[in-house]
Amino acid sequence: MEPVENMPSWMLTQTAAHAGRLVSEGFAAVGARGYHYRVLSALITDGPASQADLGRRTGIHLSDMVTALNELEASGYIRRVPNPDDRRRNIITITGHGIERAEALALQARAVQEEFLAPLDEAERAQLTALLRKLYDHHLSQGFPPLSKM
Amino acid sequence: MEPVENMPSWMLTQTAAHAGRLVSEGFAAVGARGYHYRVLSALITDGPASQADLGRRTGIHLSDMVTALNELEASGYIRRVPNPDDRRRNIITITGHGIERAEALALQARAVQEEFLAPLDEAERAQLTALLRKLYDHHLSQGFPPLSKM
DNA sequence: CGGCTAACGTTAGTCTTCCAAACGTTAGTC
DNA sequence: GACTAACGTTTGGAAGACTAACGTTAGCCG
Repeated sequence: MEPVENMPSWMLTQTAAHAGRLVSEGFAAVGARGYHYRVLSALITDGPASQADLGRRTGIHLSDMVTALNELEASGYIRRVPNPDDRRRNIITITGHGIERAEALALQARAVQEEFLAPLDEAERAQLTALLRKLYDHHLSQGFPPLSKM
Repeated sequence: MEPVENMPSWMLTQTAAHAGRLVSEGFAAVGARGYHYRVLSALITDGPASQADLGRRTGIHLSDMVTALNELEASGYIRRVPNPDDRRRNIITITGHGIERAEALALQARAVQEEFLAPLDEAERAQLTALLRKLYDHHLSQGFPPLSKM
């Protein structure tokens, strides 16, 4: 039987774990975690949201969202206010400070990607992206939400 | 700035997280964890080894190796005996029962891979594997050990 | 032969990500 | 008013990844 090390999905999870490690290390170096970046990024991309909505957008579990928002709020990266129209909900908004933070983390993520993808030329990168996009869209169509670090 | 969702490494970690989840669920369904499979697989591939050696082969930290071996030994999948030539070390050997277990887990991993790679045809799978192998070999050459679930 | 360093294995612990259950408050429907 | 569901919080666990401390053993060196 073919060894597992030749399987594409083994290769995928190995290389992704490596990329994930590089990103985590970069984030940890500036006192951030993957959840922080995911939340700030979602707020920039899609605007203010309730906690539950943010959880749905990012794939972060609602109980972990509480912790992540507590940390981001404590550092002044987001603002959290009750929704006057529906007091079950908070409205989460990114601050100017938070935008700067997200941009700094995005720069770091890009730097990691450059290091990580160094062995591939532009054509190979485009090829890889197209193949992965095909897999990814398939999974979205099966109902799996966005998840993971970057 | 280009959104993070278009970055190849984002796509990679997303799809890999999905694959990892499928594998973990499959293993959990039969009371196994990723570490169990990695250890059994390494013993089949490379033969008996000390705990430290197994840790080096699999990327599993030596303290987690203790726990994983405790669980595998309790279930009769491996045998652990002191090395008479060097009493600092144990010799870890897979049992017949362990080989069966590893094969069952490998079958499951293959099934997951089939499901996961369904959107790609054979040529695309070969292409994906070649690109990932290029990335993976680069990382090995930089000193990163094997890691992750499968 | 004793001192020293390193390897081995174990234990206890932390951090991050992912996930679940229980609870109180609020909103909407009937 | 009763009921159901949504929201947010709290508490907890599992898995993977990692660290530090400790005791035992082995090898090297003067």
